Amino acid sequence: MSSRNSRKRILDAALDLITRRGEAAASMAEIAGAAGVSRQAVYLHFADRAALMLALVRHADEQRGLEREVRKIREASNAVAALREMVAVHARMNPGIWAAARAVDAVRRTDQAAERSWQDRLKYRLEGCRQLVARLHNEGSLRRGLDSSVAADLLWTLTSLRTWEDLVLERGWSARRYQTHVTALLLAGLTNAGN
Amino acid sequence: MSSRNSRKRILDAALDLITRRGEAAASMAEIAGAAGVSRQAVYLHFADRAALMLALVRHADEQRGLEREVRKIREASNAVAALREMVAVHARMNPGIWAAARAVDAVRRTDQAAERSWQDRLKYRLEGCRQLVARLHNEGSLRRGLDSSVAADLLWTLTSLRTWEDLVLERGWSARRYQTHVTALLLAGLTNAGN
DNA sequence: GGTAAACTTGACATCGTGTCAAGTACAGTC
DNA sequence: GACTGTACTTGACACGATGTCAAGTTTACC
Repeated sequence: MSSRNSRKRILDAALDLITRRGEAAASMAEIAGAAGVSRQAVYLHFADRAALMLALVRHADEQRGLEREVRKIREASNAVAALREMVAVHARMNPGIWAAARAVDAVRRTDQAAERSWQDRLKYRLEGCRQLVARLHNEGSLRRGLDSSVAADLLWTLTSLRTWEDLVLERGWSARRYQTHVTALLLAGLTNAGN
Repeated sequence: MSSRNSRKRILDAALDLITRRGEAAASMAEIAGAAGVSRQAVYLHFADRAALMLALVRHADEQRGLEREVRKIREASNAVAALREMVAVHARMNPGIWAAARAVDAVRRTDQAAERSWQDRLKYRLEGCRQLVARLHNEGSLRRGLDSSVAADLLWTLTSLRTWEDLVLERGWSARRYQTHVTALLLAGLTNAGN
C-alpha cells in the first residue's frame, strides 16, 4: 500500500515547498523531486496541476484541524463571542493556509475544476458568515437597519484570506494586531455595540 | 514617428483583450496579433511581459483620468466628504482597472521589477489613506482611541482592489451598493459619527 | 539616392505541462 | 518458485509560451 504513502508524501512535500518559498510557484518536477518520486508518479496520483493544488488546500485544512476550529466558532456562547472567535481562527489558521490557497487562486483562472472547487470553498465560508449574522440578528446584536445579506458579505470580505494577506503580509501586522483591529472594526460596523 | 503609435496600439489592444476576457491571460502573440503588429515588435517596445503589464496599468490609469479623480478626494470640503469621495472613486474606476491590475498581480510573483512597481503603487495609495486619516484626526472625526496608522491600514484594505473584487465581482454587488455599504462601514469603524 | 529607425520574418533555445510506452520492483497467490 | 497485478521509474515526445538573434524590408527624412 505504497499508494497512500506516495500521495501523502507528494502533498507534504508540495505544501512544504510552496509554504517555504511563499510566492514563487513550484513546478511539478520540483515537487516530485522534493517528495522523492519521479515526475510521472505525481501524475499517477493527480490528474494535473490544478488537481494537485486543490488536494493541497484540503490537505492543509486537515493538517491544521480546520473542522475543529470551525466548531469552536459555532459553539461560542453568544453571537458576539462567535464573531470574535471567527477572527481568531483566521488569525491562527491563515499563515498555514495562504500559500496553498494562493496557488489555487492562481490556477483557477485557467482551470474550471479549480474554479468550481474554489467557489465551493467560498460558498462554504459565506454560509458560515450568514449563520453568524443570523445569530447576531436573533440575539439583537445586528446593527439596526443593516441588511443581513449585506452584513454577511461584509463579514465574509473582512475575514477573507485577501484581507488577511493585505494586513499581515503586506502591512506587516502581527496576528494579534490583526485579530484586535479586525474584530473591533467588525463590532463597530456590524453590531450595535460600539465595542 | 510610428514608434508612439505602435506602442499605444499595443497597449490599447492589450487592455482591450485583457479587459474583455477578464480572467484568462493573453499571450504576447495574441496581444501582438490584436494590435496588428508582429510578436517581435512588442519586444521592441517592452522588455518583457512584466514590463508590458506595468505599462498597461499606467495606461489604464491615464485613460481613466486617475489624477483628476484623486484630486477630487483631496479637494473635498471636509474629511468625511473626502472619505466618501474616495470610495466613490473606487466604485467608478475599478471596473476599468482591475483586469490589468490582476495581470500585474499575477506576474509580480516572478518578476522583481513588477513587484517593485506594484509596491510603489501600494505605497502611493497608502499615502493617500494616511493623509485622509490625518485629516480625519485634525478635524476631530477620527474614532477616539483608534491609532492613526491602524486606521490608515484599515482604510487602505477596505478600499483595495481585492475588497472591491470580492464584493462586486464575487458577490455581485452593484457599484452603488458597494459605495453605500463600504462607506457606511468605514464611517462606523473609523469615525466617531455613527454614519 | 542614401541612411537610419521601425518593423517583419523565420529560426532557435529554454522551460513547463501533460502524455505515452516499455521496463522494473515488489507485493500476495497458487 | 513461477505468476500476476500494482506502484513506480525511465526516457521520449508533442505542445505552447517566453525571450533572443540575425537578416531582410519598409518608411520617412535629408
